[in-house]
Amino acid sequence: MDVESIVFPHFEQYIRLSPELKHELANRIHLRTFEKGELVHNADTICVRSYFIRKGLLRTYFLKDDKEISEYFSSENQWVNSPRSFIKQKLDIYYIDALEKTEAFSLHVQDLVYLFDNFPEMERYARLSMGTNSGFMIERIFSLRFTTAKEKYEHFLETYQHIHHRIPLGMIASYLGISQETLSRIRAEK
Amino acid sequence: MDVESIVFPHFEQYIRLSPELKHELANRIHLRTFEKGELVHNADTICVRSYFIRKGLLRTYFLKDDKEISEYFSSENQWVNSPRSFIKQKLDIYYIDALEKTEAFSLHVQDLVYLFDNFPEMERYARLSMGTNSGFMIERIFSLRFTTAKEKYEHFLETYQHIHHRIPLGMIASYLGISQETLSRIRAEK
DNA sequence: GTAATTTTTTGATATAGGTCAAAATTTATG
DNA sequence: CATAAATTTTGACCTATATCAAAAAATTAC
Repeated sequence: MDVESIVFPHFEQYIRLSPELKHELANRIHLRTFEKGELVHNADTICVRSYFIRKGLLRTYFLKDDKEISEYFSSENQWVNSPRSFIKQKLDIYYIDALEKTEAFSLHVQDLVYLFDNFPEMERYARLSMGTNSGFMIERIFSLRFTTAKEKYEHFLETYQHIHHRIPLGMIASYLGISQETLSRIRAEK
Repeated sequence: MDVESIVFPHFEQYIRLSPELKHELANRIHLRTFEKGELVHNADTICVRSYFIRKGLLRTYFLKDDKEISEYFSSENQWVNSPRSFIKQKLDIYYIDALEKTEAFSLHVQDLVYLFDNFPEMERYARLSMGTNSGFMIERIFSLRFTTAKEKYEHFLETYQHIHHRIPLGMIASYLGISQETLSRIRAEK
């Protein structure tokens, strides 16, 4: 299985992986497949696994007035989980489902805790990669506060350069916090 | 100086502080005072210090069409810096100024790097405290996407429970991404 | 491959909140 | 304290985008 060729390079963007750590990672990460439409995580449960996507597309969403609101989308070479649920091991509002058939490497929270406890460089990895993530959130906050619906959509196209065409319009609209009618009109005018 | 009674308890919310680490922290953290209106960080420079506020109120803002837009406010027992500038050691858009006379403990980025390199528990501290922070950003993103101006203001009042009355209206409006006229009307109607 | 379902588009209308301008109030300064 | 400067409030008006409804198009299922 290609933990070595897919997951290791991701870590190595942030830290050096010792042979021991590689060994532990390889033993603890397991490939899993989700069919299109399958639920990867249910908000009824505490999130105990984090998935690193090898191929496919996942959506993190929540329910608001019985409607599905997309929180964000994740694709190849990204970790996905229900953040506050996974970190705090408590319930949270997010569901995750597969917009495409998806293959992902799965890491259990207990294994991650073991790795944090025994490999300080994993703490560093987490700190640094969270920094990358915070950067995205800062940008998103900016985009939500000060831009028109059209600019929000353009920002989305940039942020999701590689995958925007794989995501249905309605889901993009809820991600941006605009109505799908407005988004449809924005698209039409180009 | 009361690094011991102010800063240590903050760290101890997340990690145990060894005597050695306490010693290093105490040696590297220095108290500094800013007068009301004083610039704590200038966007023209790379941010090399992080400040832990002992007393006072700081504002992080940026310029947009020559207007000051408040990004967030920070008060007692919080770290403040220009996040992306401090972490990546490159220029970013944020200025920080003092809305009140402020006393803050200052930690240089080089000292922090030393601490990260020699005390793995500091990496853990950073990881965990960033998690807390991400939680706030997730909430803010929700609030910006799906709520009316009034609800945004109410969310602000919750988030800044202790300090909202110390922040001028115009700065709150730009923080929320609404016009100050609208905010003034919202306040009037209560 | 046709029917059923879901998603997207188009049209008409309503409204929250923006902008501009000026008055009122508060805060800062000599 | 008095005057200047900054901030907040109020009013009039306008526009971007929401909502509701229905048609069109695309996708899914039998």
